[in-house]
Amino acid sequence: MAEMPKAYDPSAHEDAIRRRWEDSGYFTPEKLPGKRTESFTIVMPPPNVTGTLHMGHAVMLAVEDLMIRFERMRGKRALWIPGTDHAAIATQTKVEKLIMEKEKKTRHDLGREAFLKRVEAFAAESHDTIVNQVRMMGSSCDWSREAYTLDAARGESVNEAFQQLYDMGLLYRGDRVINWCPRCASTLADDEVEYKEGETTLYTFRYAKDFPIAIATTRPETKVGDTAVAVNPEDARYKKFIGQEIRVDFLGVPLTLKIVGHRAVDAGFGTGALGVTPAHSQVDEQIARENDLPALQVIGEDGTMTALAGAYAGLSVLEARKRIVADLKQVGLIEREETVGQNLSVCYRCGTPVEPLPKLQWFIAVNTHFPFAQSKRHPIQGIKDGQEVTLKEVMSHVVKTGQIKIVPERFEKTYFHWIDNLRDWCASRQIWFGHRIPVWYHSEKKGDDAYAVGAPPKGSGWQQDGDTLDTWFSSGLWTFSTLGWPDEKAKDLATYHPTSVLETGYDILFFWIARMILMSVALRGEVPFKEVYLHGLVRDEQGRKMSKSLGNIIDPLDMIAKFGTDAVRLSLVVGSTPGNDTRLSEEKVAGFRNFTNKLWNIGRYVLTTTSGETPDEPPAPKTLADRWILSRLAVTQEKVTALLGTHQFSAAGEALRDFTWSEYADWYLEISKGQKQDADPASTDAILRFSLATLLKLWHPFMPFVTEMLWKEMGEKELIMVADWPDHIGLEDVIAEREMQRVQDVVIAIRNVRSEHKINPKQEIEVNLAAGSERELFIQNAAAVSDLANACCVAFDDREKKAEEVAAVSGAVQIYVFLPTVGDEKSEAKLTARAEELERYIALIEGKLANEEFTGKAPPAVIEKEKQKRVTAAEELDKIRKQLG
RNA sequence: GGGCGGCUAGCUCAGUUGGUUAGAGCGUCACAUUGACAUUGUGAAGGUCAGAGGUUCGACUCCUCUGCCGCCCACCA
Repeated sequence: MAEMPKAYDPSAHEDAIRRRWEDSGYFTPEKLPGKRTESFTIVMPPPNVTGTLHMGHAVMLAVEDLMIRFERMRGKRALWIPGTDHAAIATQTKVEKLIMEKEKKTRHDLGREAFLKRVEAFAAESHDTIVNQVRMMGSSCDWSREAYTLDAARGESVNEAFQQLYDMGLLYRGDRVINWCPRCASTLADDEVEYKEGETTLYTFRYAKDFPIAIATTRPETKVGDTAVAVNPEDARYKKFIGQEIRVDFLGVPLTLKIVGHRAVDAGFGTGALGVTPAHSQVDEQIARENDLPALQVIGEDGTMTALAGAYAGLSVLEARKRIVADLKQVGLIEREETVGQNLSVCYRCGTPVEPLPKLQWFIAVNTHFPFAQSKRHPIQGIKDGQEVTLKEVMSHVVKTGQIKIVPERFEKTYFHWIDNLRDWCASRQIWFGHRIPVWYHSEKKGDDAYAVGAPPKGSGWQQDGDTLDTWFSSGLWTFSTLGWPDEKAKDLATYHPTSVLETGYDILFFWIARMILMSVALRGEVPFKEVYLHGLVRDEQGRKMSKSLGNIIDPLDMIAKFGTDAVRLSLVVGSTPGNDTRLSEEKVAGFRNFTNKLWNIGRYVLTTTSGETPDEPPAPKTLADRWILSRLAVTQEKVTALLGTHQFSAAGEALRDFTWSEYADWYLEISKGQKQDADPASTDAILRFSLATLLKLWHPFMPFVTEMLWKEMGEKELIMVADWPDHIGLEDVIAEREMQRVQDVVIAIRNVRSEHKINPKQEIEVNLAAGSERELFIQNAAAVSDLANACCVAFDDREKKAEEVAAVSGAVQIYVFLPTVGDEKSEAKLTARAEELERYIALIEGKLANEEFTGKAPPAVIEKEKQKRVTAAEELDKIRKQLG
């Protein structure tokens, strides 16, 4: 055995351990030892190739690796697929910015091809950084299956998905008002729009002097595109106008305005009448569609007024607003001006105000019925093959019926709410970086013949769509595009899909998780995953979001360099619960560094002071302390396994830490020092080694490096990452509960002595023995106490005599006897009162005590209902009686 | 406007079917220190579980209302 330094130095070992793992090939499930029949699959949420990893990624990696290592040790075919996301708009914008800063050029200056080359070079560099960071975290993912949302294989999946959705009638091309970013020159999905609080002026005006209704608007410039005025159908003021059509000359622009009634109009806002601009507002478009009104596009893609805007054509939106307001004032049509609060829609990328525009785009239809194509292998329960459904219905159904479980559960509500309000998903983007839309247009043909979907058609005159697909289109396919789809015969697809758990931050529940569910149910007829585990966001010490501008970013790599990977992983897992944000500070990581070192020193002590083999099975306990620690180990093992199985990672870590530190290290290791002198050293060694080995295995998923290191120090040849997860240690049967209780009583008693008398373990003390039952208890426990005698100190009143007795029983060298003072009067009185209350309660529900005699409160019906609770009340009473003696 | 979450020790947070005396880490204070570990050990102090009602034999836990903080969705022309 190599010499073990006093303090664990992670940086000295982690590289070598990482290499051993990767060289072993065990990250690839097919290469794992033993026969494995059950799969456990996680697809890694692919980080964007826009830069480097942050703490959010570190949480994701720590949690996913924890699950994967746990399941791998439990004998499953554990597969974790790594990958990266091209993040279309995000990456393109970033590169555009870089080029603008350095070379003062736009993407149009470079041209599509040259620009894309630049983006790809940037993405490749970013990819390498990310992969390196993922490896640093100790992630045991299968690199041989690494994927990228924009690589060739994923391109095939995307094209196939597009084609299939189109054939199913779920993908259509439509002219609709979309969110347009004039700066990015692209559409934005509804959830890519952000809102900025601000103030604006609300103008009340009339289209013309004789127009019967005044209109309130914050966007006068769009009014040249109005085709109707909408009022609430219940509004007494305007009811009589509904149905009329009025022609006006609005500042030189001729308008035909129909007065319509619509429930969406709030009679209390402004004048209670809304100028309907079908081309530049989604709500207005809705009103227009219901009333069959025409749409006039008065704002162009470049953010300037179109020819339809009459005299205002060519002006920017803001210019036009100024001019129109000025002109209206001049002719006296403005009736009021007031400042109102407003939520301005802006592009989530560049902050430019979003301009709603009508545009030809590709949409995924979520409300259209289609015959559901069921998966043969993993059919969705509750839907028949060929049944007419909408995507929305299925997306909702799979979560409602528990076929996909979301942890924490409360996010299911949020999910349903989102689904309910979901509109058709605009999937095309006017940017260059991304999957090009697989549609070809013919310049001369017309109607349905003018375009072809899928493979490039034969013949000349065809040109591919210049747009690309929303990045979520390709990442929506992620669970199966990484497993060989569209090749239905792909072995991976059959073995690993549906995946087991999808672990990610709650912030992309809609963006990504919902899209994966959509794609998987539509294209495969099965769920993409059985469970969704959502972790919280990592914030700084003060609870702020980490951001560059605040300068409060904690870089995972810095923390790893400073405290070691194990400490970083622990600090992200322990002390945080699913779906809740956590605060991270250096002190916290330092605390876990201390624990890593503690474990190292536990290992160091055991390895340097014991000899012999490490038993595979729990050794037979020789002393009560042995039985105590082994049974505590058994209980801990069971608890940790159960908690990990239900994704309660923090609780599992805490339980393990408490046992490791407060019981195994602080007590058993101390006891063992004395025990090895007096009792059987070989037996004690065996128990020390067995417990250590078990602990290392239990800790491995949390802190893979230090456990792997110590495992090797223990002389094990095979890696701990493929060791069998500790199973039922089975000592609960051996150890009578009463006996266990006795040992624990003694341990607690000794703690009390030490605290009361402020003694060193080796100091001799004298204490008077308390009366009665306590004395009996002590004598019963004499043998147990003697086991601990060398580590602790015990005293009796007539200590010489009792010491002899005890020494005779235990063979211990020195016995100082003591009995702890337990049970203060106050708590005993409380317990007695509680017992009485319970007795009366049980009598009541058994009918032995009349209502009035009890409290006079509970009506008979309630008592009937409460009878079933009798058992728990009786149990509690039983416990209290025991305690009171 | 609609929805969700949080409010528990000085700080950060646990508390999974309502049940004895509400827990941990850090911090604070006291004591210890030839020890596998000072990246240590033993203890202590510290809580009307945001507030008010209600249900119950019993509420941190379930219901209603209120207050403050945060988040999400929609969006008002």
